Amino acid sequence: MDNIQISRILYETAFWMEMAGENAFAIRAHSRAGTTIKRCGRPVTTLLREKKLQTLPGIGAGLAKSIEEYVTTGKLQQLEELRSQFPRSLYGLLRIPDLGTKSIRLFYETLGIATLESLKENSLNGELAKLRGFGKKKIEKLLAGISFAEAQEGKFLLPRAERAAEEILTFLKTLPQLQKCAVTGDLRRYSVIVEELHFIVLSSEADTVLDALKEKYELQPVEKNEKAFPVFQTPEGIPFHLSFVDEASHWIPLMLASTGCAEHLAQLKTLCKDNGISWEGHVLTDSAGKTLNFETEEAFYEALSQPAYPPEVREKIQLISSDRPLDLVESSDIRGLVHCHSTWSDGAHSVEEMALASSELGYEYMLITDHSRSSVVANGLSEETIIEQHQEIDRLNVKLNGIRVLKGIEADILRDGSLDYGDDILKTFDWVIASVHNGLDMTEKEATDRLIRAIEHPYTAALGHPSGRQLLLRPAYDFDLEKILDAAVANQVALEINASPRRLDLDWRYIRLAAEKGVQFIISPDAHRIAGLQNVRFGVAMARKGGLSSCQILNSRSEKEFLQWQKKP
DNA sequence: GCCGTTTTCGGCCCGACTGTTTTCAGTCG
Repeated sequence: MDNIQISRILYETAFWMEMAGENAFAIRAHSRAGTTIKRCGRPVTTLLREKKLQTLPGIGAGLAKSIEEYVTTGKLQQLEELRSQFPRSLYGLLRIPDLGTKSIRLFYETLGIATLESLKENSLNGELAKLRGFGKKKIEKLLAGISFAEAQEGKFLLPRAERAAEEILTFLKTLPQLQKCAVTGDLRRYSVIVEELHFIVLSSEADTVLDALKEKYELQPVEKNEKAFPVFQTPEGIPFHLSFVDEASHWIPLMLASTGCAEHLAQLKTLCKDNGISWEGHVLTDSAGKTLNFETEEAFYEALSQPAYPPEVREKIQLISSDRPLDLVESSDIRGLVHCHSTWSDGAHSVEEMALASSELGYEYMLITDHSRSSVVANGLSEETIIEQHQEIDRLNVKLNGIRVLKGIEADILRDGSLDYGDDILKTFDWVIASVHNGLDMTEKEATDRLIRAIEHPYTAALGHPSGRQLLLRPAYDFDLEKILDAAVANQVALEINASPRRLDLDWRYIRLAAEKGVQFIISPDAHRIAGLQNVRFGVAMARKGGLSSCQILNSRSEKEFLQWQKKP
């Protein structure tokens, strides 16, 4: 059980306490404890063992007892009791952007609204408009939020899908009837979000394997389409299905087919025809009718005179010929971790802990970019704390071997496009990433002007999470991408490929366009804790989907080259 | 529910922004 799980339980408890009308300060204490634990660098389970839970600010005897109960039993009686008083679906309404607990409670108590459907109905039939504080604009906004939330239903972020797939694979591998299994589909291609998991299995006893799965997992109540095999679902509701082959020679064709995407597959089939290969079902045969048995996908692509397309680039893009070899960035090309937070703002680990972890992962440098002063809730750095942080970094660089810590900042782009420090402060940083964190409700023109002004700022080296989207939570703001890309090239500002799996921003579909215009990139973990450093691999996958090679990624350069690239005045 | 240069209950309580109001409530980061 990790800190994130525990913090979620505290937030949920706070939600139901508010629904139940409990003491506002008690509610606040729970949600603040949630934040404290989320940002705590040490595992709460360790603190609990050492009886040090109450050393955390805002955790007293009561909360410590609750946390202990949850950690040891996996349940929290108080939460169970609260949940039992209400329809569980109320909690899900929080997914609607701009809708908070106060409104949810009001809707429930006055109109009995507990589900997304009912909320939508009451928004449309005028019932909601009768409530004080709900005018035309608010209801319009609410309906847009409902549509967004509806569109996200049944979608999952990559890490969650990965964890689920890992568990299923582990289970499958225990079955003696199974020779081989693998995960394919959207997850293998590193799709930004995953709706279902697809596994392929080599076994001559498909029925036995399916029976074993039926015993362990629930079948999805409504079977999708007319798939040959049933659709199961994981305990957390992720649908998955399996495809079987019983001949080893069918393995690669099945793997290609189930990995997709459909357009890539169609192009492969055309290429097969051109090369005298017939592809029927999962059987590949040459012009003489002899079955072709490819050991690997690479061998298959080679037979088609194509470069070996790794799964993540098999998207709706024209295949290129083999005279232009794929030269895609690899995780091992990344030499520096840029955009990392620390305990100076809202990170869970100290600069030193983050630096040591980066060093252990083999990186040569790390750019610490804590939040700037406008991000009050994220504990953004005041001008005084910047000086202290820089002194600490200087001391660390004397002490640490093998890794260099660079002084950066994730400066807020204010509504008018300016940054929230003056030049006298900005010039003290090695690198400045400028990001939008608030005032997201802009028109396309406002957002574009705002971003361009930030790009034109002499100290901006990179634009952080350019579109502002948070996957499954809120859409990107509207902006004129071409203008932003042109401004980035003209002003020598890099665009970030934010590798946090809840952002993956810039989206890979825009990366291609950006690259054509000559934009340079950074791939950054946006890590708020040591574990977050690992997110870089998602960013690398997105860069690869976008067709980037290492020369387009600034943090694949040496520290010196990375620093020299920017146009500091 | 937590906290205390208030030692035992009373105070705690971000700030900007929006949309609804005409002085405020809700949401967000």
